[in-house]
Amino acid sequence: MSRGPRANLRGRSWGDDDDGCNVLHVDMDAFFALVELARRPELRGRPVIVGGAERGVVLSATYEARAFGVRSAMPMAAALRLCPQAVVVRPEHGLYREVSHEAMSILRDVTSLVEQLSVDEAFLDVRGARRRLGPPVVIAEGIRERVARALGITCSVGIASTKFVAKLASVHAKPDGLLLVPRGATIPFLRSLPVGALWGVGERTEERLARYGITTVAQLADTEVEVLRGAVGRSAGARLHDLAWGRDPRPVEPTRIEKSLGAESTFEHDRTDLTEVEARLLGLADHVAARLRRHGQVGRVVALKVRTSDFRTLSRSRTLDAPTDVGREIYLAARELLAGVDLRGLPVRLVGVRLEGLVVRDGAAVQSTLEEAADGTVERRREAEAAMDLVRERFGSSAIGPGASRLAPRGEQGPARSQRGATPIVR
DNA sequence: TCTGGGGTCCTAAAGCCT
DNA sequence: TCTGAGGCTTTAGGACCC
Repeated sequence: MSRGPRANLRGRSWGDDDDGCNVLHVDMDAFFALVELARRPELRGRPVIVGGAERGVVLSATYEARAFGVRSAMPMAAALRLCPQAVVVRPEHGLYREVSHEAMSILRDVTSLVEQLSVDEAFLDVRGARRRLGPPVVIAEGIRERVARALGITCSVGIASTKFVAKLASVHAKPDGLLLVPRGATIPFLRSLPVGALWGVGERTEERLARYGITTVAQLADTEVEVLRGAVGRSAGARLHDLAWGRDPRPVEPTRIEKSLGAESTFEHDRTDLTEVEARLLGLADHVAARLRRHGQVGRVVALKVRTSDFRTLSRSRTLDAPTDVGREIYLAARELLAGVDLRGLPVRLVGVRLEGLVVRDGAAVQSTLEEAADGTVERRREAEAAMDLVRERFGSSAIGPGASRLAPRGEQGPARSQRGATPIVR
């Protein structure tokens, strides 16, 4: 039983027996918006929206803006209709990364078992920290105080026996609160929620379940698994049923291996000229490759994403003969994929490229053919790009740009690279 | 209303291999 | 040699999360 501070509990209390409740979910409140307020205190108390330019969406909004119905991921134009007096701030991702890094260091002072989920949230397994720091509620309050003092922003913490319930608890604690869901209260807590609260139930799945008369977690829990499987698919059906009964055996995993890495970009105005799309693709491929090299990873599957003006999203992918971290190889594969896409004559709104099937570069077979190994083209190219990384690191990202489109205009790089039976790409 | 960018996971179809 | 079954991989797309 915890005797920790309870001043910030919001809404209903589910009890204070913390036996077996070793998982904390820490979630920064309105993260980007509050980081902006921390450095611009004159904005405090005003509705503030952090978001992109013309075609942007709301990335984050202060609670003053949320009171007008502004929500994240909402188109900026719609948000401003709801709250025309809002102060709009352009996002500064570098700053958010820095603040995030500091917040995560605070969490890692508590325990090494920290699983970062995104820039503004993390799970902690505090089993081993209890003797040193006290019961979970005391640990959570300590975290909240330290984050507020050091960073000038608030966070909310959920405490439970599983990751999923801890996460739901932090949602219920928001803003600037703390909620413990004792192990014994897990089922009643879950049963009090709408089905959309379950991890993995978005708009579509919610609609589908509603057709079966399922709108609450309680109803879902009381439905046969086979019925759920029929409604939302084999895997999702079983998973949702487990979650509804509080079954979530996933441990807190401090080291998660990334499975893909990509970049995408929306044009300010839709593009009909494919050479402009290719130029953007080149920059993205270069960016992705630089990030891969920084992470010491290589990827084997190049995936292209194209969104046309009607908001239809098309994807194409190709498995390379060997994994790569060379921007030029990624670009050439993506460009070929783009050439094979039927755009139905529509202009392009967005283009993106992603590398999948990532492995650590050391030890990966990055040379694909004897020819390539012999003539060293790819390796030379890689060295050149790595040298560009150093220039950028030293003089900034704008110091040097990708040059592949100039080096090899369309159709000048020889035959298309087949999926198997590699044709080395030579410039 | 008019929809970003970074990811993960799942499903289904088709091809390949044994 | 032909055929079919079943498993694995690749590819495309959808849904979801923050």
